[in-house]
Amino acid sequence: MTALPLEKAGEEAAIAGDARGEATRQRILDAAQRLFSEHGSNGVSLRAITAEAGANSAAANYHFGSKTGLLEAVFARHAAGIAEERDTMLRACREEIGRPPLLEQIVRAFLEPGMRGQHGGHGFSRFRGRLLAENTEQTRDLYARYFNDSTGQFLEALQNALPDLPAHDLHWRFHVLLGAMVYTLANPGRIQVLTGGECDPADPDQALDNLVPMLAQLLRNPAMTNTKSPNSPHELNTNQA
Amino acid sequence: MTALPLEKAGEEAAIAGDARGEATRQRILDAAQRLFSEHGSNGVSLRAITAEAGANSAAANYHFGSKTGLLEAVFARHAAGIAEERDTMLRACREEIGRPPLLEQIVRAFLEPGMRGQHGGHGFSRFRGRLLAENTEQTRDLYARYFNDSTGQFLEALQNALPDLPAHDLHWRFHVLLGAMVYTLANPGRIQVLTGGECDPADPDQALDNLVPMLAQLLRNPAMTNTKSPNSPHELNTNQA
DNA sequence: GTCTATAGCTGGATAGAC
DNA sequence: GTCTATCCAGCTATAGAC
Repeated sequence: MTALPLEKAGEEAAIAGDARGEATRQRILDAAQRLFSEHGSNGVSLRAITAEAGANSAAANYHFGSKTGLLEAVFARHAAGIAEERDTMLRACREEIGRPPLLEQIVRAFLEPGMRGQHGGHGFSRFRGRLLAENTEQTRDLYARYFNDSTGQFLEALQNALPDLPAHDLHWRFHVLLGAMVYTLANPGRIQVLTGGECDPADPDQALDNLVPMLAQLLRNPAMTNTKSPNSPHELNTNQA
Repeated sequence: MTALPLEKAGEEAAIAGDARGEATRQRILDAAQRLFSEHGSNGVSLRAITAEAGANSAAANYHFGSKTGLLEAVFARHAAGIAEERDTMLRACREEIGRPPLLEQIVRAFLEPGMRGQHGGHGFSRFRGRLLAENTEQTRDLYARYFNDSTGQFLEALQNALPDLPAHDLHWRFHVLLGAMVYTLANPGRIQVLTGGECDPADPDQALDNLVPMLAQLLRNPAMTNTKSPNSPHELNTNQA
């Protein structure tokens, strides 16, 4: 025990097959992800999390410093991977046949890494949706740190693919895209209730197959030649159609 | 003071100009709405709410029974009014020139009552967005009780206006519409950050002026003749364009 | 109807054994 | 690295004076 290289100790323990031998740290992260996504960051106690992980609050504080630290750790575990895969897929779009890339490809590159299985799977998706909805200073900060660069690149790519669409329109369409993504991830179940379960946004495959073409089409629609300037407050749609 | 009709006492007090004379009940509801929408239902204590209202937790429990009761009261205060105004506007669409009604009118009838000033204003909007995102059993139940009927009518009206659109497509488009609405109400500020504030979903007029035509257009798009059945998992867009 | 005071818990975080 | 035990702050809800 004395000669063990210190920086390897944790890894070694993780490799030992026994479930109990699996690093406590990982089990806490998993439990936290599950419970945070279900009840929100203020809806669960550290005690509940560590109990589910078969540990106790002292262990959590040892590994993550505080409850806030744990939340950030859960986020950080997969967030960077998603941003990276998004960028990789976006780069792949650019280098393919059919340049300029299809809008469908860009949209899919944005949505898929966060919705499919690779980076924490469905569990992390729900967690992410929940956090976005929570909208505290901490979560805004986390999103900014991990996703601003990547998301900015997508806005740019979309603007390039749609040179005739005014930036203001593009931004609002992208806002709708984000809303659709977050709402799908958070999944309040409204559409299931309203349609008797026919529609299931909790299934990532069904969600992507439906969202990608729908949102690409939304982006592709001609600019709404609104009769009003972006800021003029009142309506009266002089719509001749 | 002795001869005051009991059932009028609260109202009288509300009319007396002094801010302290305004019914405590109302001040607690206002404070709760503001703080719940900012920090979530688990992120604020009853003490914080009543302190902001210039009262104390005992008063809140007297009026609402419990913290949960207070949350429901805040929701109930304006929710029914929104559902009613939605239905009124929908009926007005049907009886107007240009029947079948324009999609824009239907979409506006759905969005405007909840986003404009009438029913609790912007404060209640944020509260509602926040609650939807919280997605607990209580909030799901509240939404179902107050909005299922009305929202079902809108789905029906949209299906009538779009007889050629398969129900499955309609449901997913409506899901996106709900997502855009909720995301706008909850307002995590992502699009402001990403566009340097050029786009402001917190302004109800700007939001409606942009969302209504965009979402109407989304609904109006031709059905995506997906080469895959709704459930087939894998991609390969045989898109010849 | 509104207050003060407090009962009764539960929470996050830490000390210190192993 | 993980545990038990514990401190103490903060919470909801209630009792009882006014």
